Amino acid sequence: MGTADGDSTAVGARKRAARPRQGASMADVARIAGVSSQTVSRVSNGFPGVNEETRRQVLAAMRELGYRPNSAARALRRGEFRTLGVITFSLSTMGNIRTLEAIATSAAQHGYAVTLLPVAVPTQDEVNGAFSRLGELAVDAVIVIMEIHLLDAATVSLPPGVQVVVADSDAGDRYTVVDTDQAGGARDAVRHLLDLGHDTVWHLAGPEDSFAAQRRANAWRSTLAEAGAVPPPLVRGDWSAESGYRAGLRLAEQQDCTAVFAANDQMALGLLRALHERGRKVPDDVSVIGFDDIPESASFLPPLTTIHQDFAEVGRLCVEGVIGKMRQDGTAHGTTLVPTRLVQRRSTAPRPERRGGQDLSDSSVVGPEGGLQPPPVVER
Amino acid sequence: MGTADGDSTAVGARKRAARPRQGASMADVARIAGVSSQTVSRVSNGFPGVNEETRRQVLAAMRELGYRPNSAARALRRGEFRTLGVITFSLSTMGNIRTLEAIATSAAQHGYAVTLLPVAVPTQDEVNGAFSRLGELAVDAVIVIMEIHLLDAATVSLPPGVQVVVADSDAGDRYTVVDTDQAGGARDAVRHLLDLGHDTVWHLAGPEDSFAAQRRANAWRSTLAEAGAVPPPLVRGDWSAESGYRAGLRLAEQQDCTAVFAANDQMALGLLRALHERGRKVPDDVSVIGFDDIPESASFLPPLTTIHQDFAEVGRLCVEGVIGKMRQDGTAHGTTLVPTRLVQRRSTAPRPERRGGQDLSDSSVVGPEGGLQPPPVVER
DNA sequence: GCTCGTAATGTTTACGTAAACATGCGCTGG
DNA sequence: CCAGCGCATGTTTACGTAAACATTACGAGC
Repeated sequence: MGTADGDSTAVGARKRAARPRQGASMADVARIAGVSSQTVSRVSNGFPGVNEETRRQVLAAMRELGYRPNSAARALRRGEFRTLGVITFSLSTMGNIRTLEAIATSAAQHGYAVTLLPVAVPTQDEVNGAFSRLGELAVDAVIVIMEIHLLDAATVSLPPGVQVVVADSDAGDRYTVVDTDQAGGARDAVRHLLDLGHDTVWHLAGPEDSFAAQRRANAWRSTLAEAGAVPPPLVRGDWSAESGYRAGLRLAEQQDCTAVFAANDQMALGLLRALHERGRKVPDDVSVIGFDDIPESASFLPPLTTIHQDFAEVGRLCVEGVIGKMRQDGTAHGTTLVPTRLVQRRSTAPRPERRGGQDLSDSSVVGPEGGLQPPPVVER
Repeated sequence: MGTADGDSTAVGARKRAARPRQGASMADVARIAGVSSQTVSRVSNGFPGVNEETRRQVLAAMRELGYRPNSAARALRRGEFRTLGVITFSLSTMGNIRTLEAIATSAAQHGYAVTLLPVAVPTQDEVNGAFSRLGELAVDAVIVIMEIHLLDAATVSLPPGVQVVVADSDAGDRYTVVDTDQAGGARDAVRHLLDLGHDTVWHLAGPEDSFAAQRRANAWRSTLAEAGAVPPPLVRGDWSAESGYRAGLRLAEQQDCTAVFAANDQMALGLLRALHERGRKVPDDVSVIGFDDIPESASFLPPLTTIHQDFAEVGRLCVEGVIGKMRQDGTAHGTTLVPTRLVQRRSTAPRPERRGGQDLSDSSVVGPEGGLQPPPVVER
């Protein structure tokens, strides 16, 4: 009879499968240890006022039963989840990933878990969807890693009490923002090339709708202007190595182009390939500098001089910022900039004309020493 | 008197800051809508048995109050969190990241959130730590993206009822595993080079303690053996482009080395640089094939022929596997292999001797058509 | 006209935890 | 010698939700 009724058995099985996870509760531990559940709670949370002997008994009972605090009950009681939500576009760019990783690590150190909210495609609908899902999600605060303009137009309001910090973006008066010092990095890149004697610097920019790309391009233009150099027409890419390659084919035709600042390392990679294919030697004929310092860039042909971004620091500051805001109902919005640093490898060299007509392959001239204000990292 | 006591005021403020997140509860909605909270619950969960008119009123009240279900209470009541935990080493490899992304996307589609559990360094202590933190975490199931041997030695037992699926690893009899068909991919890579006429194929392997590296190396060896080729000494790297470069400097000395299978694209990148620096032309003198098909590999010098891994599929299968196991108390362990595919670009070519002494740069010979069983993707 | 079934809604209860408050006990000081 | 204090521990309660059970109301069938 016990197994006769197929239907009810199936229901029973489903029930059993759905609910065996709840192992022991505080009450169970309390019973074994011969104390009240409140004492178990005190031990569990490391509160004072528990006799050492009692504490040992409770801990023993916990071990025996394999007790794990139920985080749902805990969250319900405390009113907080100890969880941070991270909204990000598909983890396509290295920068986002490294930032995310730093966020996760830093959050763990602060006793917070991290919940991922991927946005498949960067459309307004998707972003709105992510924000409304957020409402039901067990998160105390949110870190957004994305270009802000989509966020601005988001029609869904955040749940009350949920703090937000935005990484890698702009608009510091509306949200708290942590970002790499895009402008500073771009300025250093352009100055580095100018200091090497190049008359001007071409720019292979990122896509128009990216704030980061915009700010790098603006800094490029203004640094050239400050130096009295004539800005060449801007060349547009889309961050991908492939787009860098296509742009590079065009740049290779420009005989007066001796120095290029690529807005990221991937595009620089494609650029290097195009220049190589067209017989323009790097750095002898053309100097190339990138941005990001992805791990592979040290192995490009030639190893890429680039602007290093400290994504780990960005992530860390995001977490500390958002936790800080939670602690003291922070409402002040502002922007924190994380400095970059120039990593000098072998894709940049003095302007060709200066080095005379002979093909002097004196390698010491490759690493120029003079003219740089902040001491750059050479190789690594 | 109300504001006289500074201390109590401070406490009050802290309380207010710590607990305003709980907006409206079901009871609040119920009061506004003039129904019981149970009816609100029914509407909230889309259950039947609610009059259409009543439902509209409740929904209106929800909107008015900005009601959001409290996921902690919900989880406590239901006994499940609708959350998946993902344990992974620092997101250093592209494969892990892409897998993670696919997991997050797929989980969202199934109504699950994803919580990240980063393990800073791959030591036993760290892994144990992650697993014990897991116990307190609000997760129903876990996906582990890591080499399993550390998992094997993990002393911390998983909370009961928490299902596990392992990605990118081995040991299918102990856990449910989803992995790329490492062996198949490696076999295709080696066969591709043999079919091009190379006498044998060198292998630039990943680190010894990686199962993926082991399996690729084993498949390399056995494929050579099947073909009656003599396996050259194995060259060891550590996945990084830098290690590929160092290995490449050594390989460049081997005049009989005409074909190299690198265990990942990063090492292939370093290898290309070393060969270039030592004047060994790719693919004219040496053919190089990679593994992974990272986005940049199409822009290497030359564009890299490689084995494409479908990380998205791996992630998707992980999620579906783990959810399936939860649904029907699955205990059967097994391994699901995701097939790879050969992406033919320009870093592989027929063996030099076959092409005669003259430096014939006929490009049509670069893309060999014959001899491959599975139709490879050419370029992309 | 009464019972019965069904649809719509309400009431009670329990999930596991932890704050708030209550109890008991031993010791100190006047 | 006992008021009073402080420590260790116990009891009550509430967090928001949803299952289980209870209660209406109304119409069909006899």
